[in-house]
Amino acid sequence: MRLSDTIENFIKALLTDESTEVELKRNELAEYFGCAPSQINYVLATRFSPDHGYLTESRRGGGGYIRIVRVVESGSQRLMYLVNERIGDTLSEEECVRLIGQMKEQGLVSQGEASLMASSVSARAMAVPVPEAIKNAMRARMMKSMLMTIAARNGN
Amino acid sequence: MRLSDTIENFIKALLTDESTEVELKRNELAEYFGCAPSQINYVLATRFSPDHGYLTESRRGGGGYIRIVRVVESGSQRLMYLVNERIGDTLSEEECVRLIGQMKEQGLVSQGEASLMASSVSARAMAVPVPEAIKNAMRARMMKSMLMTIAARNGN
DNA sequence: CTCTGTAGGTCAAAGAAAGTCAGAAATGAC
DNA sequence: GTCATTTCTGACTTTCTTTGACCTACAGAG
Repeated sequence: MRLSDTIENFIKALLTDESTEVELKRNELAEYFGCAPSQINYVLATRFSPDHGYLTESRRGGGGYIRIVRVVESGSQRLMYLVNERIGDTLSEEECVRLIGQMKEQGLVSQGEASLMASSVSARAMAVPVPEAIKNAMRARMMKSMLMTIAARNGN
Repeated sequence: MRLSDTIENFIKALLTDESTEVELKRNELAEYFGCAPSQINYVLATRFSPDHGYLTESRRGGGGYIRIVRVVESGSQRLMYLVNERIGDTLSEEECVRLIGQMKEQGLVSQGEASLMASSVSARAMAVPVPEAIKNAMRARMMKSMLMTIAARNGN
């Protein structure tokens, strides 16, 4: 079996039904599996990305760590669908507004969350000298990022 | 746990609901934690800055001291300050995270809103080929826009 | 007023730990 | 066997923490 798969399984074993969250030391893990530390980053990038339903955060320096959070899908299937299928690489402000409205109607997000999302992707918020196409690419990414966060919270 | 975190917690434990202010001796603290006195300055700089909602003053020489004051402001005061004074034309991701964390601690925003805001201004969400300076300009606008939305919701 | 001891401030350098990225190596499809 | 994709490594980078040497300010004694 591939090392990457072994490490993937190891981490997933730590994420049981009860604990949706683990904290690891990159160097310790690498030491344990006898590989380069950067191998851990590879595993995180290819198997624990948001698209796979995970969020990661980390800290450098003394006492540094890597934290991996599993997004529980049960209550968030619809959101995951939006993230993975519906939202592509680009989204206009109008599409964002429409999408947000739909999600609110379906009770996927609260009123407060809806207005926050809308204000973050609004033309006013993004009024900097950058082509609209780039802004729309950014809107798509921002929406995905925010929905992942909401899905993660709902799953807790 | 990191020494810095230990010292941070120690100081925060002294700042209860009742006392918004503590006075410490730098050398005594350093002695107590068995570290270099300048470590205390590091903790103050990285965890008790104005962005974190604290003010510090000190005095050298015989009978010297360090005083730490937790700033107490009303929610709307804080929001207005952030929008009109603190957030200028540009804001890095780190600054955003710090300010958001502070707002959450002060109960200005819920946990959900805080993570939503953080994810919208995250590097991941904004990963498009645009100079960092422009992204930071956008972050400032986005933060202001979202804070205004929150202020409106809070009835202000 | 000056001297001296006390106590905090600054800054650069060392140490600790994670991130990045290009390229080598292995694997799989044809 | 060749080519493309995936996996893996190592050198280099960035970020956060901790320490120590040196600097500055204040108070009290003389």
